[in-house]
Amino acid sequence: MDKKRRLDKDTRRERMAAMLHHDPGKTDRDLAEAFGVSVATVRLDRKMLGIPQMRNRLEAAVQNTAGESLHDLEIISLEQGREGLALVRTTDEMTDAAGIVPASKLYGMAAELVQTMMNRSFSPTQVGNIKYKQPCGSGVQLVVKAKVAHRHGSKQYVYVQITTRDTELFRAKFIMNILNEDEGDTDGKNSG
Amino acid sequence: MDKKRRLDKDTRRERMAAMLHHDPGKTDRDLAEAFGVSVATVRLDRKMLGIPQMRNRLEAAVQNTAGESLHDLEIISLEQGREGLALVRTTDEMTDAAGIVPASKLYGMAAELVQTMMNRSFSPTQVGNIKYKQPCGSGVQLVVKAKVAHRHGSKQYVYVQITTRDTELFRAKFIMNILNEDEGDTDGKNSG
DNA sequence: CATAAATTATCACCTGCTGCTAATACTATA
DNA sequence: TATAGTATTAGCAGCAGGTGATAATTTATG
Repeated sequence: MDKKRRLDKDTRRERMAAMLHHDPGKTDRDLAEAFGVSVATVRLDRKMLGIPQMRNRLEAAVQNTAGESLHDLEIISLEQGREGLALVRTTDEMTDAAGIVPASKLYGMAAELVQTMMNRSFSPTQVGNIKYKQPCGSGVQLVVKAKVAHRHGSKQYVYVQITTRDTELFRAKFIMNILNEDEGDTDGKNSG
Repeated sequence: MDKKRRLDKDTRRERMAAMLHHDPGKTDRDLAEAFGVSVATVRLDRKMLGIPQMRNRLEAAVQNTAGESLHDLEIISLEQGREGLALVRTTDEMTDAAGIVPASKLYGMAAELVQTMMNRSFSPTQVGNIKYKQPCGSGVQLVVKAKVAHRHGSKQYVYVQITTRDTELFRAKFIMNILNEDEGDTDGKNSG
């Protein structure tokens, strides 16, 4: 499969950038072989593209991924304990092997917004009725909306919705116990 | 703040391992300075600890994080379309800043097992009644059990449960549409 | 053909590391 | 005190991946 049969310069650079983007651990030699050019050319290409050397790429990659928040929500508005709105742009890193963002990522985004909104790092949370309607790829601008719908006893119902510009992709209902900052609930009233 | 005032060998190595674990991008020189010893010593320490050189560490780190399946399920038994059992050991990489495994990770594990079991990469899935009862840290052996409970109309109900040795941590109900691609004989009749 | 653009080939040098060897510490103990 | 025994340190040759620069070669294109 020699799909890289002497591409023109710009195409090659595009692909090189893409390739390095999703696999930063490639040496110049690897690239040279992959594109059927010399390492010198690869170096020039990298220079032109402003792509740093492997070590730095790896470091950066590690920063991004191991740096906790895989999905960085851009909080647009936030009313503590009431509602919140955030944006995320899906990236290649978020997608699975099939190129789609797995439900757990969307769940994570939703949970993150809810956490931020509720100002609580973890509480035994129950979630109801998640719907992941459509697969979502990378490069999609997502809108994450969360809203506390109502309280019921010691529970708080939060609705989260993730949409693209015009389609609803994901929806979840979080049911959180109300814990007063220091003290939790001693009465575990969990109905099945 | 020189908190590393000549620790004894073993303590130093422990800390070194820990330090490198959560920040693989440190050179021997960095470490030498951090611990107030010579690079030679650091090298010996690394060798004794079986910790490879920085480049490899970074590559490994990138693999683990960007490498798709963050949680590698060890499938123990699997009956296609009926039930499955898998093990996972939680690691530091899975935990968030607070040191606990976020719900989305558990969700991901559950979903992964279900997908494997149902032999389907994505289908618009609905999930009901997730419960994340107890926070879970790293180094915990988890058991993930999935079971198709029943079908109803064009829907299939799958229950997933994640437990430690003796406690249930997480539970979810997946409701999947039945799309028949590779299965043989279930079409018109869906009574069950 | 002549010129410009793209590609390639070298060369010296840098960083982080390995492998090896030899020299110093620092104990602890007979 | 002397003597092991264990850390620790120093020093060197050599490797892989990369930088920077310069020169030579190929490949279009007017």
